[in-house]
Amino acid sequence: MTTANPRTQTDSSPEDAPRRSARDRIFNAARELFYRQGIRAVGVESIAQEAGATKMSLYRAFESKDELVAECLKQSEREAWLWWEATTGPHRDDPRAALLAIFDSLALKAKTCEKRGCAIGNAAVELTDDAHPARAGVVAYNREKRRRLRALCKALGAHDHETLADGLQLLMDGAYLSRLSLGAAGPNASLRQAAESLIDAYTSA
Amino acid sequence: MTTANPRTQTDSSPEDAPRRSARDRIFNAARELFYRQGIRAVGVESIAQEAGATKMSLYRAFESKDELVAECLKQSEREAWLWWEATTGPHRDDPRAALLAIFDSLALKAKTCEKRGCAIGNAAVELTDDAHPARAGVVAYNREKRRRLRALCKALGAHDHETLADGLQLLMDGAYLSRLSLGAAGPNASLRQAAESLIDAYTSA
DNA sequence: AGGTGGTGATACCGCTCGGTAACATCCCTC
DNA sequence: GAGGGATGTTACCGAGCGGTATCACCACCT
Repeated sequence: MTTANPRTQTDSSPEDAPRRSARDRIFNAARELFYRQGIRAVGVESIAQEAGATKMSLYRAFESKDELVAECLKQSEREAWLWWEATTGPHRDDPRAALLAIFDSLALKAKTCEKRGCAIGNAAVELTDDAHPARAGVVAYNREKRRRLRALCKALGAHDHETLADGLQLLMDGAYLSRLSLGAAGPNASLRQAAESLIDAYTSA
Repeated sequence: MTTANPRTQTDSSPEDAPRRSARDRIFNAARELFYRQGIRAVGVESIAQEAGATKMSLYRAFESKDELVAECLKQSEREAWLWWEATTGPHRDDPRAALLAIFDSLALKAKTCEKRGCAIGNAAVELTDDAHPARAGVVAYNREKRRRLRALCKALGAHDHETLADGLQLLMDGAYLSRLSLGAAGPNASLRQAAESLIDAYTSA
Protein backbone atom coordinates (compact mmCIF):
# COMPACT_ATOMS: atom_id res chain seq x y z
CA MET A 1 0.00 0.00 0.00
CA THR A 2 2.25 2.76 -1.21
CA THR A 3 -0.52 5.29 -1.77
CA ALA A 4 -3.38 6.07 0.56
CA ASN A 5 -6.78 5.17 -0.75
CA PRO A 6 -8.41 8.50 -1.63
CA ARG A 7 -11.82 6.98 -1.35
CA THR A 8 -11.42 7.02 2.40
CA GLN A 9 -11.28 10.81 2.43
CA THR A 10 -14.44 12.66 3.30
CA ASP A 11 -16.13 14.54 0.49
CA SER A 12 -15.49 17.78 2.30
CA SER A 13 -11.74 17.33 2.11
CA PRO A 14 -10.43 20.49 0.50
CA GLU A 15 -8.03 18.87 -1.97
CA ASP A 16 -9.05 16.80 -4.93
CA ALA A 17 -12.75 17.74 -4.68
CA PRO A 18 -15.23 14.91 -5.33
CA ARG A 19 -12.61 12.92 -7.33
CA ARG A 20 -13.19 12.16 -10.97
CA SER A 21 -14.07 8.72 -12.19
CA ALA A 22 -11.29 6.21 -12.64
CA ARG A 23 -11.86 6.30 -16.37
CA ASP A 24 -11.33 10.05 -16.51
CA ARG A 25 -8.21 9.94 -14.39
CA ILE A 26 -6.77 7.14 -16.48
CA PHE A 27 -7.66 8.91 -19.69
CA ASN A 28 -5.99 12.14 -18.62
CA ALA A 29 -2.92 10.39 -17.29
CA ALA A 30 -2.59 8.45 -20.52
CA ARG A 31 -2.80 11.58 -22.66
CA GLU A 32 -0.18 13.30 -20.56
CA LEU A 33 2.23 10.37 -20.49
CA PHE A 34 1.80 9.50 -24.16
CA TYR A 35 2.54 13.09 -25.08
CA ARG A 36 5.52 13.59 -22.83
CA GLN A 37 7.22 10.21 -23.15
CA GLY A 38 5.82 8.69 -26.30
CA ILE A 39 3.19 6.04 -26.84
CA ARG A 40 5.39 2.97 -26.99
CA ALA A 41 7.50 4.18 -24.09
CA VAL A 42 4.55 4.17 -21.69
CA GLY A 43 3.17 0.97 -20.22
CA VAL A 44 -0.35 0.44 -19.01
CA GLU A 45 0.88 -0.12 -15.48
CA SER A 46 2.50 3.30 -15.25
CA ILE A 47 -0.63 4.92 -16.66
CA ALA A 48 -2.76 3.36 -13.94
CA GLN A 49 -0.24 4.33 -11.31
CA GLU A 50 -0.04 7.94 -12.50
CA ALA A 51 -3.83 8.06 -12.44
CA GLY A 52 -3.99 6.71 -8.91
CA ALA A 53 -5.92 3.75 -10.27
CA THR A 54 -5.21 0.15 -11.17
CA LYS A 55 -4.63 -1.73 -14.37
CA MET A 56 -7.96 -3.49 -13.89
CA SER A 57 -9.82 -0.20 -13.96
CA LEU A 58 -8.01 0.66 -17.16
CA TYR A 59 -9.14 -2.55 -18.82
CA ARG A 60 -12.67 -2.14 -17.52
CA ALA A 61 -12.89 1.26 -19.20
CA PHE A 62 -10.94 0.54 -22.39
CA GLU A 63 -10.75 -2.50 -24.60
CA SER A 64 -7.00 -2.44 -24.95
CA LYS A 65 -4.02 -0.15 -24.85
CA ASP A 66 -4.29 0.41 -28.59
CA GLU A 67 -7.92 1.44 -28.19
CA LEU A 68 -6.96 3.78 -25.37
CA VAL A 69 -4.36 5.34 -27.63
CA ALA A 70 -6.95 5.78 -30.35
CA GLU A 71 -9.36 7.49 -27.96
CA CYS A 72 -6.64 9.78 -26.65
CA LEU A 73 -5.79 10.89 -30.16
CA LYS A 74 -9.46 11.37 -30.97
CA GLN A 75 -9.63 13.74 -28.03
CA SER A 76 -6.52 15.54 -29.22
CA GLU A 77 -8.21 15.99 -32.57
CA ARG A 78 -11.37 17.39 -30.98
CA GLU A 79 -9.35 19.87 -28.97
CA ALA A 80 -7.36 20.85 -32.03
CA TRP A 81 -10.49 21.82 -33.92
CA LEU A 82 -11.83 23.69 -30.92
CA TRP A 83 -8.58 25.63 -30.85
CA TRP A 84 -8.87 26.20 -34.57
CA GLU A 85 -12.37 27.63 -34.27
CA ALA A 86 -11.45 29.78 -31.30
CA THR A 87 -8.39 31.12 -33.09
CA THR A 88 -9.91 31.81 -36.48
CA GLY A 89 -13.38 32.71 -35.24
CA PRO A 90 -12.65 36.37 -34.49
CA HIS A 91 -11.44 36.79 -38.09
CA ARG A 92 -14.23 35.12 -39.95
CA ASP A 93 -14.32 37.85 -42.57
CA ASP A 94 -10.56 38.23 -42.90
CA PRO A 95 -8.85 35.01 -44.03
CA ARG A 96 -5.40 36.55 -43.89
CA ALA A 97 -5.87 37.57 -40.27
CA ALA A 98 -7.27 34.13 -39.50
CA LEU A 99 -4.22 32.39 -40.95
CA LEU A 100 -1.82 34.70 -39.16
CA ALA A 101 -3.71 34.16 -35.91
CA ILE A 102 -3.15 30.43 -36.30
CA PHE A 103 0.57 30.82 -36.74
CA ASP A 104 0.77 33.36 -33.96
CA SER A 105 -0.96 31.01 -31.58
CA LEU A 106 1.21 28.14 -32.76
CA ALA A 107 4.36 30.11 -32.10
CA LEU A 108 3.10 31.09 -28.67
CA LYS A 109 2.30 27.53 -27.72
CA ALA A 110 5.75 26.45 -28.85
CA LYS A 111 7.24 28.85 -26.33
CA THR A 112 4.95 28.02 -23.42
CA CYS A 113 3.41 24.55 -23.49
CA GLU A 114 3.43 21.89 -26.19
CA LYS A 115 7.17 21.49 -26.17
CA ARG A 116 6.75 17.97 -27.42
CA GLY A 117 5.14 19.06 -30.68
CA CYS A 118 1.88 17.60 -31.95
CA ALA A 119 0.47 14.50 -30.29
CA ILE A 120 -1.11 13.35 -33.54
CA GLY A 121 1.98 14.05 -35.58
CA ASN A 122 4.11 12.13 -33.12
CA ALA A 123 1.67 9.24 -33.33
CA ALA A 124 2.18 9.20 -37.09
CA VAL A 125 5.85 8.52 -36.38
CA GLU A 126 5.35 5.94 -33.69
CA LEU A 127 2.44 3.94 -35.05
CA THR A 128 3.92 2.33 -38.12
CA ASP A 129 1.41 -0.47 -38.36
CA ASP A 130 -1.43 0.45 -40.72
CA ALA A 131 -3.71 -1.86 -38.77
CA HIS A 132 -3.40 0.19 -35.59
CA PRO A 133 -6.85 1.52 -34.60
CA ALA A 134 -5.47 5.05 -34.37
CA ARG A 135 -3.91 5.24 -37.82
CA ALA A 136 -7.10 6.13 -39.66
CA GLY A 137 -7.77 9.01 -37.28
CA VAL A 138 -4.27 10.37 -37.80
CA VAL A 139 -4.70 10.41 -41.55
CA ALA A 140 -8.19 11.88 -41.33
CA TYR A 141 -6.96 14.67 -39.09
CA ASN A 142 -4.26 15.73 -41.53
CA ARG A 143 -6.65 15.52 -44.45
CA GLU A 144 -9.10 17.76 -42.65
CA LYS A 145 -6.32 20.18 -41.79
CA ARG A 146 -5.41 20.35 -45.44
CA ARG A 147 -9.04 20.95 -46.40
CA ARG A 148 -9.40 23.81 -43.93
CA LEU A 149 -6.15 25.44 -44.98
CA ARG A 150 -7.20 25.25 -48.59
CA ALA A 151 -10.54 26.84 -47.79
CA LEU A 152 -8.84 29.72 -46.01
CA CYS A 153 -6.34 30.22 -48.82
CA LYS A 154 -9.11 30.18 -51.38
CA ALA A 155 -11.10 32.74 -49.43
CA LEU A 156 -7.90 34.74 -49.31
CA GLY A 157 -8.04 35.02 -53.09
CA ALA A 158 -4.57 33.57 -53.42
CA HIS A 159 -3.41 32.59 -56.86
CA ASP A 160 -2.58 28.88 -56.74
CA HIS A 161 -4.27 28.70 -53.37
CA GLU A 162 -3.77 24.93 -53.07
CA THR A 163 -0.03 25.27 -53.27
CA LEU A 164 -0.07 28.01 -50.68
CA ALA A 165 -2.17 25.85 -48.38
CA ASP A 166 0.28 22.97 -48.77
CA GLY A 167 3.18 25.28 -48.03
CA LEU A 168 1.50 26.50 -44.87
CA GLN A 169 0.75 22.97 -43.77
CA LEU A 170 4.39 22.04 -44.29
CA LEU A 171 5.38 25.00 -42.13
CA MET A 172 3.01 23.87 -39.39
CA ASP A 173 4.20 20.29 -39.41
CA GLY A 174 7.78 21.43 -39.65
CA ALA A 175 7.26 23.59 -36.58
CA TYR A 176 6.08 20.56 -34.65
CA LEU A 177 8.96 18.34 -35.68
CA SER A 178 11.68 20.96 -35.45
CA ARG A 179 10.61 21.86 -31.94
CA LEU A 180 11.56 18.40 -30.69
CA SER A 181 15.26 18.91 -31.34
CA LEU A 182 15.91 22.64 -31.43
CA GLY A 183 13.09 23.91 -29.26
CA ALA A 184 11.27 27.22 -29.56
CA ALA A 185 14.52 29.10 -30.22
CA GLY A 186 15.21 27.04 -33.35
CA PRO A 187 13.46 27.55 -36.68
CA ASN A 188 10.22 27.83 -34.74
CA ALA A 189 11.25 31.35 -33.87
CA SER A 190 10.69 32.33 -37.50
CA LEU A 191 7.45 30.42 -37.96
CA ARG A 192 5.07 33.36 -38.08
CA GLN A 193 7.33 35.46 -40.28
CA ALA A 194 7.86 32.63 -42.75
CA ALA A 195 4.12 32.01 -42.94
CA GLU A 196 3.39 35.68 -43.51
CA SER A 197 6.01 35.90 -46.25
CA LEU A 198 4.56 32.87 -47.98
CA ILE A 199 1.04 34.25 -47.75
CA ASP A 200 2.15 37.58 -49.15
CA ALA A 201 3.96 35.86 -51.99
CA TYR A 202 0.70 34.28 -53.09
CA THR A 203 -1.51 37.32 -52.68
CA SER A 204 0.57 40.21 -54.00
CA ALA A 205 0.48 41.54 -57.55
CA MET B 1 17.24 -24.61 -37.64
CA THR B 2 14.89 -22.53 -39.68
CA THR B 3 17.58 -20.97 -41.88
CA ALA B 4 20.43 -22.74 -43.56
CA ASN B 5 23.86 -21.76 -42.37
CA PRO B 6 25.30 -19.57 -45.15
CA ARG B 7 28.82 -20.34 -44.01
CA THR B 8 28.41 -23.83 -45.46
CA GLN B 9 28.08 -22.43 -48.97
CA THR B 10 31.17 -22.40 -51.12
CA ASP B 11 32.67 -19.02 -51.80
CA SER B 12 31.95 -19.48 -55.49
CA SER B 13 28.20 -19.60 -54.89
CA PRO B 14 26.73 -16.93 -57.18
CA GLU B 15 24.43 -15.33 -54.64
CA ASP B 16 25.55 -13.36 -51.64
CA ALA B 17 29.20 -13.18 -52.71
CA PRO B 18 31.79 -13.58 -49.91
CA ARG B 19 29.26 -12.60 -47.24
CA ARG B 20 29.74 -9.45 -45.17
CA SER B 21 30.71 -9.55 -41.56
CA ALA B 22 28.06 -10.20 -38.96
CA ARG B 23 28.51 -6.67 -37.68
CA ASP B 24 27.78 -5.18 -41.08
CA ARG B 25 24.75 -7.35 -41.66
CA ILE B 26 23.38 -6.53 -38.24
CA PHE B 27 24.06 -2.84 -38.71
CA ASN B 28 22.27 -2.73 -42.06
CA ALA B 29 19.34 -4.77 -40.82
CA ALA B 30 18.99 -2.51 -37.81
CA ARG B 31 18.96 0.64 -39.91
CA GLU B 32 16.34 -0.79 -42.20
CA LEU B 33 14.09 -2.08 -39.43
CA PHE B 34 14.42 1.03 -37.26
CA TYR B 35 13.49 3.17 -40.23
CA ARG B 36 10.54 1.12 -41.41
CA GLN B 37 9.02 0.08 -38.10
CA GLY B 38 10.39 2.51 -35.58
CA ILE B 39 13.14 2.17 -33.00
CA ARG B 40 11.08 1.06 -30.03
CA ALA B 41 9.02 -1.29 -32.16
CA VAL B 42 12.02 -3.39 -33.14
CA GLY B 43 13.60 -5.89 -30.77
CA VAL B 44 17.22 -7.00 -30.86
CA GLU B 45 16.16 -10.55 -31.62
CA SER B 46 14.36 -9.56 -34.81
CA ILE B 47 17.35 -7.49 -35.90
CA ALA B 48 19.65 -10.48 -35.55
CA GLN B 49 17.18 -12.70 -37.34
CA GLU B 50 16.75 -10.26 -40.24
CA ALA B 51 20.53 -10.07 -40.49
CA GLY B 52 20.89 -13.84 -40.56
CA ALA B 53 22.91 -13.59 -37.39
CA THR B 54 22.37 -14.16 -33.69
CA LYS B 55 21.75 -11.92 -30.75
CA MET B 56 25.18 -12.83 -29.40
CA SER B 57 26.89 -11.45 -32.49
CA LEU B 58 24.93 -8.25 -32.02
CA TYR B 59 26.14 -7.83 -28.47
CA ARG B 60 29.70 -8.73 -29.46
CA ALA B 61 29.70 -5.87 -31.98
CA PHE B 62 27.68 -3.28 -30.05
CA GLU B 63 27.57 -2.35 -26.41
CA SER B 64 23.80 -2.19 -26.19
CA LYS B 65 20.72 -1.60 -28.25
CA ASP B 66 20.83 2.09 -27.40
CA GLU B 67 24.41 2.29 -28.62
CA LEU B 68 23.43 0.48 -31.80
CA VAL B 69 20.68 3.02 -32.32
CA ALA B 70 23.15 5.85 -31.82
CA GLU B 71 25.55 4.39 -34.37
CA CYS B 72 22.76 3.87 -36.88
CA LEU B 73 21.74 7.49 -36.59
CA LYS B 74 25.35 8.61 -36.86
CA GLN B 75 25.52 6.75 -40.16
CA SER B 76 22.27 8.37 -41.28
CA GLU B 77 23.82 11.72 -40.52
CA ARG B 78 26.96 10.92 -42.52
CA GLU B 79 24.88 9.84 -45.50
CA ALA B 80 22.74 12.96 -45.21
CA TRP B 81 25.75 15.22 -45.52
CA LEU B 82 27.10 13.17 -48.42
CA TRP B 83 23.77 13.65 -50.12
CA TRP B 84 23.90 17.34 -49.30
CA GLU B 85 27.34 17.75 -50.85
CA ALA B 86 26.41 15.74 -53.91
CA THR B 87 23.23 17.74 -54.40
CA THR B 88 24.60 21.23 -53.85
CA GLY B 89 28.09 20.55 -55.27
CA PRO B 90 27.19 21.14 -58.90
CA HIS B 91 25.84 24.59 -57.95
CA ARG B 92 28.65 25.85 -55.81
CA ASP B 93 28.51 29.29 -57.39
CA ASP B 94 24.71 29.54 -57.50
CA PRO B 95 23.13 29.35 -54.03
CA ARG B 96 19.63 29.61 -55.42
CA ALA B 97 20.17 26.62 -57.69
CA ALA B 98 21.76 24.72 -54.81
CA LEU B 99 18.75 25.30 -52.57
CA LEU B 100 16.32 24.35 -55.28
CA ALA B 101 18.31 21.23 -56.03
CA ILE B 102 17.94 20.21 -52.40
CA PHE B 103 14.19 20.58 -52.49
CA ASP B 104 13.96 18.91 -55.87
CA SER B 105 15.87 15.91 -54.61
CA LEU B 106 13.81 15.88 -51.43
CA ALA B 107 10.59 15.82 -53.41
CA LEU B 108 11.91 13.05 -55.62
CA LYS B 109 12.92 10.90 -52.67
CA ALA B 110 9.49 11.39 -51.14
CA LYS B 111 7.97 9.86 -54.25
CA THR B 112 10.38 6.96 -54.61
CA CYS B 113 12.10 5.84 -51.44
CA GLU B 114 12.12 7.36 -47.96
CA LYS B 115 8.39 7.03 -47.48
CA ARG B 116 8.96 6.92 -43.75
CA GLY B 117 10.41 10.43 -43.61
CA CYS B 118 13.67 11.24 -41.92
CA ALA B 119 15.31 8.64 -39.69
CA ILE B 120 16.82 11.30 -37.48
CA GLY B 121 13.64 13.31 -37.28
CA ASN B 122 11.70 10.21 -36.32
CA ALA B 123 14.27 9.47 -33.65
CA ALA B 124 13.62 12.93 -32.21
CA VAL B 125 10.02 11.83 -31.70
CA GLU B 126 10.73 8.39 -30.31
CA LEU B 127 13.70 9.07 -28.06
CA THR B 128 12.18 11.29 -25.40
CA ASP B 129 14.82 10.61 -22.78
CA ASP B 130 17.54 13.25 -22.85
CA ALA B 131 20.00 10.69 -21.51
CA HIS B 132 19.69 8.49 -24.58
CA PRO B 133 23.10 8.22 -26.29
CA ALA B 134 21.55 9.22 -29.63
CA ARG B 135 19.88 12.43 -28.45
CA ALA B 136 22.95 14.64 -28.72
CA GLY B 137 23.55 13.52 -32.30
CA VAL B 138 19.98 14.33 -33.26
CA VAL B 139 20.28 17.85 -31.92
CA ALA B 140 23.71 18.36 -33.49
CA TYR B 141 22.41 17.22 -36.85
CA ASN B 142 19.59 19.75 -36.86
CA ARG B 143 21.87 22.51 -35.69
CA GLU B 144 24.28 21.79 -38.49
CA LYS B 145 21.41 21.72 -40.98
CA ARG B 146 20.36 25.13 -39.77
CA ARG B 147 23.92 26.43 -40.09
CA ARG B 148 24.23 25.20 -43.66
CA LEU B 149 20.88 26.60 -44.69
CA ARG B 150 21.82 29.95 -43.22
CA ALA B 151 25.11 29.95 -45.11
CA LEU B 152 23.33 29.24 -48.38
CA CYS B 153 20.71 31.92 -47.74
CA LYS B 154 23.38 34.42 -46.85
CA ALA B 155 25.31 33.63 -50.02
CA LEU B 156 22.03 34.11 -51.80
CA GLY B 157 22.03 37.71 -50.69
CA ALA B 158 18.61 37.33 -49.13
CA HIS B 159 17.42 40.12 -46.91
CA ASP B 160 16.75 38.60 -43.48
CA HIS B 161 18.59 35.50 -44.59
CA GLU B 162 18.25 33.81 -41.18
CA THR B 163 14.49 33.96 -41.28
CA LEU B 164 14.49 32.54 -44.79
CA ALA B 165 16.78 29.71 -43.68
CA ASP B 166 14.46 28.91 -40.79
CA GLY B 167 11.48 28.93 -43.12
CA LEU B 168 13.20 26.52 -45.46
CA GLN B 169 14.15 24.24 -42.59
CA LEU B 170 10.55 24.21 -41.43
CA LEU B 171 9.50 23.24 -44.93
CA MET B 172 12.00 20.39 -44.97
CA ASP B 173 10.99 19.05 -41.60
CA GLY B 174 7.34 19.50 -42.46
CA ALA B 175 7.87 17.47 -45.60
CA TYR B 176 9.24 14.61 -43.52
CA LEU B 177 6.44 14.64 -40.99
CA SER B 178 3.61 15.25 -43.43
CA ARG B 179 4.75 12.36 -45.58
CA LEU B 180 4.02 9.89 -42.80
CA SER B 181 0.29 10.49 -42.90
CA LEU B 182 -0.56 11.92 -46.32
CA GLY B 183 2.27 10.50 -48.40
CA ALA B 184 3.91 12.09 -51.41
CA ALA B 185 0.55 13.21 -52.82
CA GLY B 186 -0.13 15.33 -49.74
CA PRO B 187 1.46 18.70 -49.04
CA ASN B 188 4.76 17.15 -50.12
CA ALA B 189 3.59 17.58 -53.70
CA SER B 190 3.98 21.34 -53.29
CA LEU B 191 7.28 21.23 -51.44
CA ARG B 192 9.52 22.53 -54.21
CA GLN B 193 7.08 25.22 -55.29
CA ALA B 194 6.62 26.46 -51.74
CA ALA B 195 10.37 26.59 -51.21
CA GLU B 196 10.89 28.50 -54.42
CA SER B 197 8.18 30.99 -53.55
CA LEU B 198 9.71 31.58 -50.14
CA ILE B 199 13.17 32.04 -51.63
CA ASP B 200 11.85 34.50 -54.18
CA ALA B 201 10.03 36.43 -51.48
CA TYR B 202 13.32 37.05 -49.70
CA THR B 203 15.41 37.87 -52.76
CA SER B 204 13.16 40.04 -54.91
CA ALA B 205 13.07 43.83 -54.87
C1' DA C 1 49.59 -28.86 -36.73
C1' DG C 2 48.24 -25.67 -33.85
C1' DG C 3 46.40 -21.56 -32.52
C1' DT C 4 43.24 -17.62 -32.80
C1' DG C 5 39.41 -14.77 -33.78
C1' DG C 6 34.92 -14.45 -35.50
C1' DT C 7 30.67 -16.68 -35.50
C1' DG C 8 26.57 -19.73 -34.55
C1' DA C 9 23.69 -22.32 -31.27
C1' DT C 10 21.33 -22.74 -27.25
C1' DA C 11 19.98 -22.09 -22.89
C1' DC C 12 19.26 -18.95 -19.55
C1' DC C 13 18.57 -14.49 -16.58
C1' DG C 14 15.44 -10.93 -14.46
C1' DC C 15 12.23 -7.90 -15.87
C1' DT C 16 8.41 -5.77 -18.09
C1' DC C 17 4.91 -6.08 -21.35
C1' DG C 18 -0.33 -6.33 -22.41
C1' DG C 19 -4.07 -8.62 -20.50
C1' DT C 20 -7.17 -11.54 -17.17
C1' DA C 21 -9.46 -13.87 -12.96
C1' DA C 22 -11.28 -13.72 -8.41
C1' DC C 23 -12.48 -11.48 -4.52
C1' DA C 24 -12.96 -7.52 -1.37
C1' DT C 25 -14.67 -2.97 -0.58
C1' DC C 26 -17.00 1.17 -0.93
C1' DC C 27 -20.88 4.45 -2.06
C1' DC C 28 -25.25 5.30 -3.85
C1' DT C 29 -29.93 4.19 -4.58
C1' DC C 30 -34.12 2.04 -3.75
C1' DG D 1 -30.88 -2.38 4.94
C1' DA D 2 -30.36 -4.80 0.86
C1' DG D 3 -28.82 -4.67 -3.63
C1' DG D 4 -25.77 -3.17 -7.32
C1' DG D 5 -22.27 -0.83 -9.88
C1' DA D 6 -17.88 1.03 -9.79
C1' DT D 7 -13.47 0.53 -7.94
C1' DG D 8 -9.31 -1.39 -5.50
C1' DT D 9 -6.26 -5.53 -4.45
C1' DT D 10 -3.76 -9.35 -5.45
C1' DA D 11 -2.19 -12.92 -8.02
C1' DC D 12 -1.43 -14.68 -12.19
C1' DC D 13 -0.61 -15.69 -17.44
C1' DG D 14 2.25 -16.22 -21.76
C1' DA D 15 5.16 -13.61 -24.36
C1' DG D 16 8.72 -10.71 -25.36
C1' DC D 17 12.15 -7.58 -23.79
C1' DG D 18 17.46 -6.41 -23.31
C1' DG D 19 21.37 -8.87 -22.10
C1' DT D 20 24.70 -12.89 -20.84
C1' DA D 21 27.17 -17.47 -20.38
C1' DT D 22 28.86 -21.51 -22.46
C1' DC D 23 30.24 -24.43 -25.88
C1' DA D 24 30.97 -25.80 -30.74
C1' DC D 25 32.54 -24.76 -35.07
C1' DC D 26 35.05 -23.15 -39.03
C1' DA D 27 38.18 -20.28 -41.67
C1' DC D 28 42.48 -18.44 -41.83
C1' DC D 29 47.36 -17.67 -40.73
C1' DT D 30 51.63 -19.09 -39.37
